[in-house]
Amino acid sequence: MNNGPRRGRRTGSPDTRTQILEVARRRFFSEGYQNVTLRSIAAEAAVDAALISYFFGSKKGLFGAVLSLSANPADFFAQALEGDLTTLPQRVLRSVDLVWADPEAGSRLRAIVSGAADDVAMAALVKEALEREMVDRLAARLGGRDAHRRAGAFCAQVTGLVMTRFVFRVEPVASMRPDALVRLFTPPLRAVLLEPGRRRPGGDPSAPGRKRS
Amino acid sequence: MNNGPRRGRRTGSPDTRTQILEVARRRFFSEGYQNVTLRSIAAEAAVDAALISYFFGSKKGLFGAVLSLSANPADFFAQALEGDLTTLPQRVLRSVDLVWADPEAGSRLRAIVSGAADDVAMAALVKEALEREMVDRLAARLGGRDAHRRAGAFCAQVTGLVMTRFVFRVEPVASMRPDALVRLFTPPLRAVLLEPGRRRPGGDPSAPGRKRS
DNA sequence: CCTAATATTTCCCCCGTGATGAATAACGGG
DNA sequence: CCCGTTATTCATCACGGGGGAAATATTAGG
Repeated sequence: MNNGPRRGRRTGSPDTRTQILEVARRRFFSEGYQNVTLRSIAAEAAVDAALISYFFGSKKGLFGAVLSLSANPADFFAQALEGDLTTLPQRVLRSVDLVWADPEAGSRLRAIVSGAADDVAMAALVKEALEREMVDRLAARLGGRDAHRRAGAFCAQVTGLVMTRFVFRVEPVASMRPDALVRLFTPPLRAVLLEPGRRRPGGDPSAPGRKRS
Repeated sequence: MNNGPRRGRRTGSPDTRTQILEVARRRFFSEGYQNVTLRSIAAEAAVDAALISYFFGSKKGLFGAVLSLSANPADFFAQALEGDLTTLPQRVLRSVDLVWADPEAGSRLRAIVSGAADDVAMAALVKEALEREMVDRLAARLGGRDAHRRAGAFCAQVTGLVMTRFVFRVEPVASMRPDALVRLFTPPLRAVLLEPGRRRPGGDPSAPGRKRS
């Protein structure tokens, strides 16, 4: 008789939790949060859908577990912050482009953004991450007058690049080669890093600046 | 007896279609695409939910009808393009900020973006709109070498501002006053409008530019 | 004015989703 | 060996979008 998976605990010690996480990870990153159903994940993991509730509480819980699993891409950003301020925009641009162009990490980030637009809680998560991991760090790295504002503007620019290139895929930015991208976006990024009245970050302070109140 | 709304066509000529549209419009713009249910719209319009299917085919159909109802915000952008190139960034910034800060139009745009993240078709719509209404128009306005690329970068910057300020609400950009916003974002926008090697758009062509192949 | 076609409207049902609670089986410490 | 804990499935629930069929009003054709 078809003695299928009867009710109750399975024999042995199959790490079902991890198994579910792996399936969920791949599906979420390749199809986006909304387009994946718990049932399909459960089916692919050969497990009852209720197990997901049992282990992770909810679909969002599962998504959160998947997210916290993989390495933080903010680390790449933080790494790009170190070094000469003059070439910081180039480093950040290359780093961001690399991360988002990567099929694995890029899919993950797109999944996050897609979830953020849909759900308020996840939008707050994105906001938090952006502020903490990018704006604050950059502001600390910059220092000086208006550091926080300039850091915010810098991150806004990078966000715009990412959204147009990788999420909306607006031409011609979407299909530009990385080199051209860096050339195109370095000037504005540098412009926003400059304190008003200075021509070069950390440059000659005797340059004619605006009157400081 | 409570002779409630019996089955069949109502007497008179109540413009139910328009009535549904009005309710849907308000709900979609105030709560976002995903968070509004057809049933709740139908209830508020005092109508059976199947009527929405009848008139608009699907939820997306209803959303599309709602969108095509109101005026295009790209017109504001196009209007800001006219005038002196030197102060174009300021005009665009003020215009964009005004439109998105408006409770009515802003809600609508947020609803669109939220829908775009959820559905592929709507994402394509956003991409199309951005390319046609912003990049191409700006490129035509700019002219000159690399006009299309610079227009793309410009729009990427504006997109980034919008996403950080109005969608993700990342500080400090989210709560800056409009004046400060314009001051902060004008330099990078101007930087991207400049042809490489020129200091001012439409400026002295004898300035040392790159060799043209 | 009468009747057939058409438009609008409700009712009832389907299916898929996320979530919960009860039942059941294996595990593990005593 | 016994019993609490953990893992697993099953049976549902409430809700969301969608569709078909019947009922009623309006309109067109004579």
